Amino acid sequence: MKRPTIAEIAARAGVSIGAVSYALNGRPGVSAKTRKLILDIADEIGWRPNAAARSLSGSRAHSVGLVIARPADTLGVEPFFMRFIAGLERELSGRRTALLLQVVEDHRAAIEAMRLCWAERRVDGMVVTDLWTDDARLPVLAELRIPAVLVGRPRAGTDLPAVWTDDAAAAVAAVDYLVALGHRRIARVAGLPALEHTQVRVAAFRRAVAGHGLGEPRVLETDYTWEEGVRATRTLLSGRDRPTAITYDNDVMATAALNVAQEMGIAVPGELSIVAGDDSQLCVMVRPALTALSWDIQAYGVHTARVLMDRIDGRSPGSLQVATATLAVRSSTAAPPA
Amino acid sequence: MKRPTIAEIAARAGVSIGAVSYALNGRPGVSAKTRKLILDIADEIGWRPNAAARSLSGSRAHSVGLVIARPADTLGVEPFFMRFIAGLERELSGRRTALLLQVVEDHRAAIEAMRLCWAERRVDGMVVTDLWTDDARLPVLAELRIPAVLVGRPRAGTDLPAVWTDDAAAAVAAVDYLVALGHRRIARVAGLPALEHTQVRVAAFRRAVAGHGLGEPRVLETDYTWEEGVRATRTLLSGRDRPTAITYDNDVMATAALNVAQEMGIAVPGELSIVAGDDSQLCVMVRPALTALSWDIQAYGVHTARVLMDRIDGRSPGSLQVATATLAVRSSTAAPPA
DNA sequence: CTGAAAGCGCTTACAG
DNA sequence: CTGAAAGCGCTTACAG
Repeated sequence: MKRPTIAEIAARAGVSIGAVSYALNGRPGVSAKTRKLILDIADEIGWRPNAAARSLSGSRAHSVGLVIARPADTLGVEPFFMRFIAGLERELSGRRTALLLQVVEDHRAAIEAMRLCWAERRVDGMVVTDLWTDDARLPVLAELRIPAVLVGRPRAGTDLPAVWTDDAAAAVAAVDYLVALGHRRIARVAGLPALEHTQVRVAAFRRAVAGHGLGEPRVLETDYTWEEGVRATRTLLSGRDRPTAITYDNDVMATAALNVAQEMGIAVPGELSIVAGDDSQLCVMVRPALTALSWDIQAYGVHTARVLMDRIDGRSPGSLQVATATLAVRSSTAAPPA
Repeated sequence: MKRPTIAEIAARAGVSIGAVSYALNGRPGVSAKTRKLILDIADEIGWRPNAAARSLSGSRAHSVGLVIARPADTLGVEPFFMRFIAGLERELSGRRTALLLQVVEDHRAAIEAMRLCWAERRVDGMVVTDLWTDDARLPVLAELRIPAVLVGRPRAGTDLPAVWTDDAAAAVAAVDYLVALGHRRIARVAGLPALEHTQVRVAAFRRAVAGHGLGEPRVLETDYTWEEGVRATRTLLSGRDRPTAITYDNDVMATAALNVAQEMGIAVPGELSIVAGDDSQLCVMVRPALTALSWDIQAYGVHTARVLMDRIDGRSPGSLQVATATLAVRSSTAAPPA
């Protein structure tokens, strides 16, 4: 059983294939009557455009690429991507656009993957996540003139639109809350220093702490893993003048902190307050439940897809800021010990 | 700057485009010398085959589809898919095959998505996960003759190959271990009853318990969520003759159990032993760390992709069994109270 | 408003 | 071993 083609529709309708194409694509050049006839036939025989043929003549692949550059193991409990992807697709599916997903180890492999699927014309554009302060993918995107959207802050040196949230404001809000509770020794366990949003958050954190006249805060950098969360927390809690509150760049490390505190006999939140980075389900799965910066990741995905499609359609969209994360207060934060 | 085509290579090499195609595809019909010349030129100008053109003439999309049918929120902390996808891609990328991912709410939407991307010839085959005992997707796959691989047990009524692990044996191993520790009241919090592997595991669980002469065990069904994990655990722990050990169908619910036990003042593992379903990082993130059935999900993905590609290549591969999960014993299991 | 035709970039029988 | 040509299923100027 051969797949139906527009040639078959044309034959049945007694018109040329050109007319069928026009009718199917809602373009002028066919009478209302002929159009209806053609649409009815297409519907009846269950016709769908062959993606390859459409791409070849229309020069649109009708799919976009997402290359995630992270070691596979790190992707485990990290709930960001699945929700983000769900958001992307919510928007893409309505536009008959497919999502081509690739998971690679590092930026070198990501660049190779991008070059390849672009050269093969498999995608019309790309979603770029986990932006580094100095990101090797950006020059490649520019060189190849690949329509893309940056999942992160707008940046100079590129005209690519960005979809972003005010990480700085969120980091400040967390500090303000802790200070309001009475904390004066607040530390931060940050994520990968190469990532731009890590820098943004750390800078905002430092400014906020300084703004409250609390002196230079301690900031430790990690790779986001459980192991480094444990290590950093132990370091912070082992010194003298140990912090009474620590903010973490993700939920996995905040959870690690909970375990370290328990192992060291430090009460949470009695002796130590903990603020988690994202607000995944993880935060309510542990005891005490974690106070966290909460935001709508799925909506972030929806907006990202929308901006990318605009860019692909040549509408040169500006960058888009989505809602700032707010603090979801649970049981891991309290006033410091007297 | 136009993308280079084989026409350009042909012109440079002074041969026909047919010869170029043969050379590039490693087929006979070109002299070794010409072949090398062509390959060198292709390499020099950075030629890559246009995927659409290749599909249109070769009738291969060079991509496979994965339609995940789960509510987006459930995908959060569940680490299975990301690792599974990483495994799929590890195998696919070497074969220059892309992964087309779709996330939908239910089987109805999944079927629609499958029909569409098959009709559009976007994929050469599909990976089918989360199989139901009575699965509406299967007849559609058969009707459309879509090459596919079942991520689950081989089944009658279809000639599609399956890649599976012995869930029954794993479930039995968990029971055997608990019995060896001295437990005699063992319950189970199972996943979605519609899922085939839920049924398989529950049946094996019942048989194992009966085999040890322990009488009819309690089995509660859930939808895998935290909320139902909480509910089921409360139910089990509230009755008289409460179980001294409970096995869970996933890690999220086992973690929920930890919280319920704490809330009810029941010591784990002193008064209650808990065995988790998969062995994600979650199991070592909580206290006590969870004893769990451990298996290599990424390798599962690799094998799945391999079987699917064989099927697409018309090699009608048989079903493949991967290693059975083994019990990773941690701190949530111990002898029952005396 | 409609038809006939070229073209997208490949693959693949079919002659030479 | 090589070349000329048809064809995959669409889209899109270009005539009528």
